[in-house]
Amino acid sequence: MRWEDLDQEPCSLARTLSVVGDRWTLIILRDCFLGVRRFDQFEARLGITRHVLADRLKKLVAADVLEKRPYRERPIRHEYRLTAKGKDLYPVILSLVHWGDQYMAGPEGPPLRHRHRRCGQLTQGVLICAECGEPLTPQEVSVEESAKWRAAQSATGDRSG
Amino acid sequence: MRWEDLDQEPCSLARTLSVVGDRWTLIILRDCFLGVRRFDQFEARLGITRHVLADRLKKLVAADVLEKRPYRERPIRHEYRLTAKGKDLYPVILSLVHWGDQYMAGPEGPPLRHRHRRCGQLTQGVLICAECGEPLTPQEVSVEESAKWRAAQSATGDRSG
DNA sequence: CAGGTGGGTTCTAAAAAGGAACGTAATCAC
DNA sequence: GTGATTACGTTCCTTTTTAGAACCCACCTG
Repeated sequence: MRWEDLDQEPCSLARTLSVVGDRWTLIILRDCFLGVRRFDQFEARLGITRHVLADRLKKLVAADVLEKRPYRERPIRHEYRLTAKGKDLYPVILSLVHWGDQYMAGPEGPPLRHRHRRCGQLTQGVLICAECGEPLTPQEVSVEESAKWRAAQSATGDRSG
Repeated sequence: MRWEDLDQEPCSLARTLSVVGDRWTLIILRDCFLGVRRFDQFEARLGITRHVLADRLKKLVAADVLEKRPYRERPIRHEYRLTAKGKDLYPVILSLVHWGDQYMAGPEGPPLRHRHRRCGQLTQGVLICAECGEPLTPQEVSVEESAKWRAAQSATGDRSG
């Protein structure tokens, strides 16, 4: 399967990965959440080639995850900012960071800590059920094919997930 | 920066992506959570080449995210199962799926729904603060460099995130 | 005018992925 | 007991991506 076909898959995970599923995109977005906005700042922080950076920024703008807005005319200069859609990737990033803190940190522990300003504590994210508030575990979640989907697809033999 | 160097970065996100940060790995893990365990099942469901599948499974086993265990001798056959470390990636996958459900679904809506068996409802995951229980938003979370880290790194000019 | 900055694009070489065929050990169908 | 099938890879070759460095252009500074 080609990269460009991923967003046609009947699977929300595959479609999401068609936007953020490569080595660099999520690291760029991490920096966006840390306040980085300009091409040369990304380049200096990221150890990424300019070529790939320009390509990823273009794709993120096309996907409406970032927006490119001018911050100066003459010469025209742009900055990249998270859209609402982009900001909604925050739980994804925090989940990844949390897992890395647990399993990939060296003996010095994780390099960064997250403080929840609302309550003042150092925090970790926990994923809970929006309905009952209990933590979600794989054992307790079952997956059902949507009825609309079944109807729309009928007998096409689609693999879905 | 090369792929293999990512796990040395002083950033838990980068280190996590050194394990799961490519086009296929998370899709393979999705299938693991759906109960898929054997090479040919992955192959049939995934539209992935055998070459890449074998490589990713090997890397996931090396990273202790999956374990390879025999389910039959003569001829010896193995299956791949999530370890505890692998199961802890569940919030990552669910966050990605949730975002895809919101932003990447077509007019028919998302293909799969998730039912929380504990409470019986169709559910979405919400990321909350482990300390106070409120949802975590990027505006309300600030990032601090760990004191241990600062000490250990002293003045090396590391870019961290 | 020389040099620097911001934001790219173009070039070539290396790495990764796609696609198909091949290998192998056992088992099944006839 | 020959031939096909299953399970699980590996090999070979082609196409796509990435890395790495150089180049370009508009403007600004001195």
